[in-house]
Amino acid sequence: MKIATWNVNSLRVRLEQVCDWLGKVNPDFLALQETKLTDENFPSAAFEALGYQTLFSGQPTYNGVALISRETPTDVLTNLKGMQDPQHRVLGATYGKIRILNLYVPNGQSIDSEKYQYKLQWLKKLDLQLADDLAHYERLVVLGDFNIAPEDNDVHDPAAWEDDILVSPLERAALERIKKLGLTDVFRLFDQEDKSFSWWDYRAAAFRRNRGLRIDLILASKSLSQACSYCRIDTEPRKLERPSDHTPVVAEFSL
DNA sequence: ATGGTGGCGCGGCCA
Repeated sequence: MKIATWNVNSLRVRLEQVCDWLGKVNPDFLALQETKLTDENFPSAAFEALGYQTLFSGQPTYNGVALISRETPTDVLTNLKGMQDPQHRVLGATYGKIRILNLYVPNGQSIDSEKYQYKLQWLKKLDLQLADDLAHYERLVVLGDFNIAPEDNDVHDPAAWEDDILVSPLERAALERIKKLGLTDVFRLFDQEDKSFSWWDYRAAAFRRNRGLRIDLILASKSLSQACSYCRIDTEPRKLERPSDHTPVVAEFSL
C-alpha cells in the first residue's frame, strides 16, 4: 500500500501536476491540503479518469483537504472531536482495514499572533481525537501538512529559526505528545539524506538554495510502522514551472 | 534586504 501527502496550494492551479504525478507514482492514497476549492468546484472527473475516487472538505479561498483513493471511503470525519471549525482542515476515512486522517494543521503565523493560540488549541483537540482513533483503529495513518518541523535536522538553519513559528518549543512539544500516544514519523525509520525538506518558501530562491523545512509528515500506528518499507520526499514536482511551495512525501507499507 | 513570492480575487489576507 502506497500513500502520499501533498500540500498543493490551490488544486485549481496544480491539477495537471497532481494528475501527472499520480500517473507516474501510482499511489493507493493521496492526501491533499490547501485545495482552496469549494466542494461544488472539486475536479472529481479528472481523478475518476485515472481510476481514483475522491473525498473532499473544502471552502472558498483558504484551507480545504481531500483524499484521492483507489478504494471507497467509509466513516468520514471532517472535524476533530469536540470542534466545529469553520476552517476545513480535517478529513478522516476508513478504507478496508486502514484508517486515514488527513490534516492541514494551522500555520500559526508568528508566536505572538492569535493564530498561534488557535494552532496550540487545535493541537490539543487533535490529541483527544488521536487518542480516540488509536483506541479504535489498529492500522492508523495520520498525515498531512503539520506546519511543525519536528527536530533541528528538519530545518535548514536551526539557529536562524530558533523559537520561530513552525519550530517553537510548544509546537514541538505538542507533536511529541502526539507521537507518544503511539504514532511514528515513518520518514525517520530510514536513512535519509541530510537536509531533506518538504517545503521551501517561494521567496529568496529558497528551493534553489535548499533553505527548507520538513513539515509534511506521515505518522503511523505501531502495526503499520512495522510494515513500512520506505518513506521518501519526491522533490521533482517542486522543480516544475509554477510549483506548489510544498512537495509530496510518499510511504509504502507491506500489507 | 524587517524584504522577498504566490494564490485568491481585485484590496488585503494568508502562507
